[in-house]
Amino acid sequence: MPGDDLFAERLRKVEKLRAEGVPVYQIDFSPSASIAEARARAGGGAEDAVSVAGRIMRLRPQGGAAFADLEDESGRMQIWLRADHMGDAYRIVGSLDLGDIVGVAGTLTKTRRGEPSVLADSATLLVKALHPPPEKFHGLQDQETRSRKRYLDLLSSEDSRRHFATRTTILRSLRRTLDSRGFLEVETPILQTIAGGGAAVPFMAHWNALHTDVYLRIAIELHLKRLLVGGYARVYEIGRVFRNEGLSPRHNPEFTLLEAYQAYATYDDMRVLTEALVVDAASAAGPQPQTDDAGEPPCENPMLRRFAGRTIDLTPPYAARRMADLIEEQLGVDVVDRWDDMYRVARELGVDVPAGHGPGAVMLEIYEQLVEPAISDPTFVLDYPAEVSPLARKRKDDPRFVERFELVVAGRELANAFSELNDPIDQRRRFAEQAAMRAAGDDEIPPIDEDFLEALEVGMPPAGGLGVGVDRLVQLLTGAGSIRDVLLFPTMRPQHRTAIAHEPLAHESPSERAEEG
RNA sequence: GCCCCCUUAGCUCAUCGGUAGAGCAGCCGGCUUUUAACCGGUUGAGGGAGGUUCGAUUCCUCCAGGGGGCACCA
Repeated sequence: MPGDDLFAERLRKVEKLRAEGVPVYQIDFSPSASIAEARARAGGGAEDAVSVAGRIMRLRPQGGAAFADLEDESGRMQIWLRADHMGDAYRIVGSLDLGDIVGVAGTLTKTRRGEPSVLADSATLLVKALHPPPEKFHGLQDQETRSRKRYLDLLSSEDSRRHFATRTTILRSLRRTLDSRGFLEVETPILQTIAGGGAAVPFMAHWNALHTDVYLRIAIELHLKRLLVGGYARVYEIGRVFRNEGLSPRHNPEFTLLEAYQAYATYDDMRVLTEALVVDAASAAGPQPQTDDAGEPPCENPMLRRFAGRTIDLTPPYAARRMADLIEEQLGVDVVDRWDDMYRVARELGVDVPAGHGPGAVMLEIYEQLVEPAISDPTFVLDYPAEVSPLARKRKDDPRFVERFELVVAGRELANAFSELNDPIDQRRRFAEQAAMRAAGDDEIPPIDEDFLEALEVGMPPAGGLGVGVDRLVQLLTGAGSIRDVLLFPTMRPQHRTAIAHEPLAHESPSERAEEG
């Protein structure tokens, strides 16, 4: 109820204004300048007429005059309202609350203290805010509320707005880098009957008209390869994929994946492309704007980023090392030499591996547990075991391995690429091996996608393929410790589960209901 | 799914086995160059449900949400 008191108070003001014939939700107001423009002109000594609009972030009434700090996306500026200047129109001041959106027409000026201001001739209430904004000095601190009600976070924090705008800057950079290399941006289905292209449990949805279940995609890969079969030489998609997994600071059930495929290229070409994508994005994002948690001073070089307590140097070229070599260097074990003895190797190293794995999967386990976390600066880890890479081309010199790399930064996988497998017979055999694992109970292995195999049978040019975890890249470039800090609306648990569970399922669309209603 | 921690007023924070205190916001009043405006007055609260106790916000159990870790995660 106490929260309702504030709400009720503002509703009361709405009623009062309406009774006086003052519109509370205006639609007509065209500011002549953004607040940043107006502020710059006033600061430069201009005294011409101007009109601005924005949200009231601070309000300092003092009897016959009042000062309001108005904020729009461009910035913040003081409005100076004077009774002796506005006459009757000054009454509006009594109706204004923090959070209201107002339009102000007046004259640019500076106060005695030198503050650039708009001396108001008139002030128009454009939107009455019925809820009070977060605390004007400390802002919104509660992490949960910031995520759930992102609008409050954004409206009370310029840092937050800048932070998410940087995400867009990075996304633009990724597109620019690919576009400039002749890649065609495409869009492929999210609703799929088989969610393939990776190993993950998909989300399920129901298609009423066909009385059939469909899945949300877990990867983009198989459709982009179909497009290579169709004759496009370079395609990419930046889009949302969905994986039915738990939440963590590094995982959100829906996340943004960039996948790019290039005909007549290998994973070596993808390495060059990956490096360009990261370096361009880092340049676009610019130097890190602020000190981080560790209190390190900001650095002017956009290639140096503080992240996860480490300083990361993104200056190319990046190291490129074979996984087997990294293991041998750091652990002193030649896993290629002891291939058939891999379980014993794992045991010797203290790596816990579930039974039933082949040597390749065990080797990957060793790498992921003991080697990967220590990698800090960007490193291309080359040549994964074929066993764990069903869609990649095997190495000619050693078919136990495939031409595949992951780009690892700060101990985390940022990108994944391979020379794509385009032998439909080999692909069918490897899918069959995977299918056996699915039959054995691994529900992360998708069923065999016959349509994709048929496409390969038509003939896919040799190609390199690349996937980039865009959210993780944005985390790296913004220093965000949690993936939730780079998603405007991260996935959250519903707050009132029982209420939702009791809600009857609506099988009709809103428009159908409207027609009936 | 498991473990640890957190949840106090609209917001930001205190306190405590003895009935909760402040700042901002709100309300009333004052104030025509302020800017986290100021001055006086004032309303408002311990996530939910149980339990222990003379008495619980505090201790215990369960539930919900959040944070972190693990598991899961190409």
